[in-house]
Amino acid sequence: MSSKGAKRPVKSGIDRQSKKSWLDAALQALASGGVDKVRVESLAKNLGVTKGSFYWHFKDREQFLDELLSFWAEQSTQTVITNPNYPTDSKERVRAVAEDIVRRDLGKMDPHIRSWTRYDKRRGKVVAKIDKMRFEFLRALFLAAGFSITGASLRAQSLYRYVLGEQFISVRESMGQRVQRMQAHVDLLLQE
Amino acid sequence: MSSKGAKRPVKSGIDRQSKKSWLDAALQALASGGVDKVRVESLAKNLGVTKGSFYWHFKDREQFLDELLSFWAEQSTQTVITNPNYPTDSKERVRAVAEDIVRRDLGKMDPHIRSWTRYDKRRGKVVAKIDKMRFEFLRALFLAAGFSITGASLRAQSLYRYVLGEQFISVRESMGQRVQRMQAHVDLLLQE
DNA sequence: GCCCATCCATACGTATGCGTATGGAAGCTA
DNA sequence: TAGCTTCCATACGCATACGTATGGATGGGC
Repeated sequence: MSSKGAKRPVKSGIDRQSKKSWLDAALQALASGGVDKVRVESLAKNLGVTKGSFYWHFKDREQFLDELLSFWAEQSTQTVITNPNYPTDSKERVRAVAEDIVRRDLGKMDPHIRSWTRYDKRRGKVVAKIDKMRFEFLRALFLAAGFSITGASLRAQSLYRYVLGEQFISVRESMGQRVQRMQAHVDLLLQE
Repeated sequence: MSSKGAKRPVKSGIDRQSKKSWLDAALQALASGGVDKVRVESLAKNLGVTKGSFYWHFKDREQFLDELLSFWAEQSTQTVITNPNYPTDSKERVRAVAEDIVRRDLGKMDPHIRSWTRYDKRRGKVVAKIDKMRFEFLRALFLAAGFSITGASLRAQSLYRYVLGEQFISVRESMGQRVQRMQAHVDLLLQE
């Protein structure tokens, strides 16, 4: 898996840690203004090291960006799967998940990720896989709430698009407003 | 308005034309991969001229990007206001507008625009204004369809987020599927 | 204590891209 | 035709950023 691991078994404790610190910094840079803010020397400065470190851990920027995308994908699925204890009532569960998404500001990375990967076929596939997973997660919620496959799919697609769209609205609103609006939308999806 | 117009009245026929050609090329570059694809020398190459032309028409890249954003905003509102003849029946009208948005792929620029302007306070305001206009346009449709202010607002917000979100889904689907799904969503919003 | 692997610093070469300075071609005007 | 304006080409300086070459420091294993 690791390109550097070809030499020896490698203890790789500090290795992964240091790689992760680069990726963490990169994710933060990405969130701050898109992929063109992810610069090797800039990240090095933030981490208090030099490029020497970077090019020991990674082949080049392209491969690093690949790992960054995987890193984001991994974290994206983690936050979905390792969710806190949501209510057991199926409809309340949908509401809770929706509110959680807004409150914890999940998906704040999505505009940059998608602007970046949109015309990159290979990387687009990674994002498509995440989209698929998220959709299926949401659909399961609506299925549990008693909707048919078709109805649940439709509602999951609607909700997912709402969530994504929410990230791109430039009009500034309070968290309370956003949560309230999201709940109203969910109620609309849950009725019938 | 024009920074170069300080010298003389200026006939400015070719002026505006040439400026527009730069902006057109820039918009295309923006659509092809975000704002970091909007490069002076790159655009010059596409246009078959040199930087000399650019720096005669524009002060620098920053001011050019401002004009580019205004250019996009203008086109964004134009395509909303100068819409074709939609049906008169209010509910059919909503459906037609929604379908039109998907079919004509309006908003394909939005991911890049928003990834670009998200943490730029000044430019974010321009985008916010567009969001507001689009929302009010959609809300008027639902108001005409007989919903209350609250109900129409909610539905307009839902529809707008859906439309924006649609642009960011990486899963590739046929136009037919997308239109059909959008219609199903609109029907959900229109019932009740 | 020696050797080697790990990890990073330093220094350099090169490409890209912004902005400027200057010259020049084309066209209008008097 | 002289002169002015408009519009663009050419050439340069400079900053940024990638990638490489090389050396150095640290620590574990024998």
